[in-house]
Amino acid sequence: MLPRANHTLPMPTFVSAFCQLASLTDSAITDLKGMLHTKSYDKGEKLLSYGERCKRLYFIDEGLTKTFFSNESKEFIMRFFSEYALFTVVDSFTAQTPSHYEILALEKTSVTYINQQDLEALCKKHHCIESAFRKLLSIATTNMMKRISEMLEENATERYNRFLRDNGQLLQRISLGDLSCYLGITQVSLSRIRSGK
Amino acid sequence: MLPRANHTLPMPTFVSAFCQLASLTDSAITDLKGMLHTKSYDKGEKLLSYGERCKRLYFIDEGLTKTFFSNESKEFIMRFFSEYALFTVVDSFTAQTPSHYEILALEKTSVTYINQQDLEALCKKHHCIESAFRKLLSIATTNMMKRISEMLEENATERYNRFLRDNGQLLQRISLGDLSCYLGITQVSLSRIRSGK
DNA sequence: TGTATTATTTATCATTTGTAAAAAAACATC
DNA sequence: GATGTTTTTTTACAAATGATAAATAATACA
Repeated sequence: MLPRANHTLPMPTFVSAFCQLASLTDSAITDLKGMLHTKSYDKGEKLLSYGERCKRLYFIDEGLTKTFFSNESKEFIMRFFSEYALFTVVDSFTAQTPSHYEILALEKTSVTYINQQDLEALCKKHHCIESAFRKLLSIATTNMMKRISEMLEENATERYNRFLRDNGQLLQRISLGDLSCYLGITQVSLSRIRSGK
Repeated sequence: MLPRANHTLPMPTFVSAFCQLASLTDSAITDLKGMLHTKSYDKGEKLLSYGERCKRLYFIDEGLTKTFFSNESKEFIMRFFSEYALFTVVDSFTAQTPSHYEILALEKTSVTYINQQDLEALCKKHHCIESAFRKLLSIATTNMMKRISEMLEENATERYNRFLRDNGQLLQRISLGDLSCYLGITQVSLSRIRSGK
């Protein structure tokens, strides 16, 4: 976990993260709070399995997860999510279709979540909640576009260096095997890059 | 343009595309129609330049565009959009920030569009319009995730074959240079793949 | 038609990345 | 501390892709 600049600052929460997306009415905040659940996962536990419908929008209170998919032989990591991230598997969550992706806890992880049906109902009831959720989706799209741009423009060495720059803190918590799956290269290749040859 | 199965079917329009995302009230449809504009671009004209704020959500009535960015030496194509596609540059449009991406007409292209401010106002006024827009964003995210998955899992040959499968019709309308910029390989490499060596 | 321009292919060589197997290092457990 | 397991690195070789330059094909247009 990142050291917080001022420990008197309140810890980010699902609600505070949502409020940052769009300003919410008091009544919306009350209703939102009423729909939240919490859950803990051990290291290695799955939050979502292949083929399952993703029913939850997650906020990580503590811990680290990866969203990934696999073929016969290899694994491919879409993203890591750590403390204070708000995330889901967008396509499965939105359309309630079987997920092509899985979510796994890389550490003991505590989450706060809301169920898809409850969020959908809140969107209907509170326009501001739908606005916040829309904002979240536009941020998600933006992040994905950045990732595509980087994959197009940069080679493996540049992508590794960018990861160090943008996610240096995570490096200590992620195995190099997982990092290579995220970068889209083999672990051997990543090891080569790190050794600077 | 794809031959339409039954030519008595009405042509897709901005409004019909939007209605497919979420059901709109009559009053929302009326307001939406009142905010639409049309414009034509010659082949080679830019719909959006680097650093400009993307102010419009576009629907293509006819023609073909590419969304791309460049560094000193190379160009990278995010996506092609052809008839009946609804699109914008999400980050620039949503946050009204300078765009890292450009949009260029690859053919004479006619669009229907709505201005960001007008859409934002409509989202405020009509909950159903915001729902439709949210749906559009979740589809955009899903498309981006698919693209990332493919870039991670597939090599250049597989990506080319997938493009043929998914966008075969476009192949006739896109230069192989542009296709290589989309696939993330050089034109020489694409030529090699096509020749099957 | 002829010419200029652009797009595509081919050839050659360098670099990057992948594959497979083994070695080394780090970690966990008894 | 000894042992077994997992992670990471190293090595050697193969395959894919990039860079450059030249050849060919397609297109535009005077």
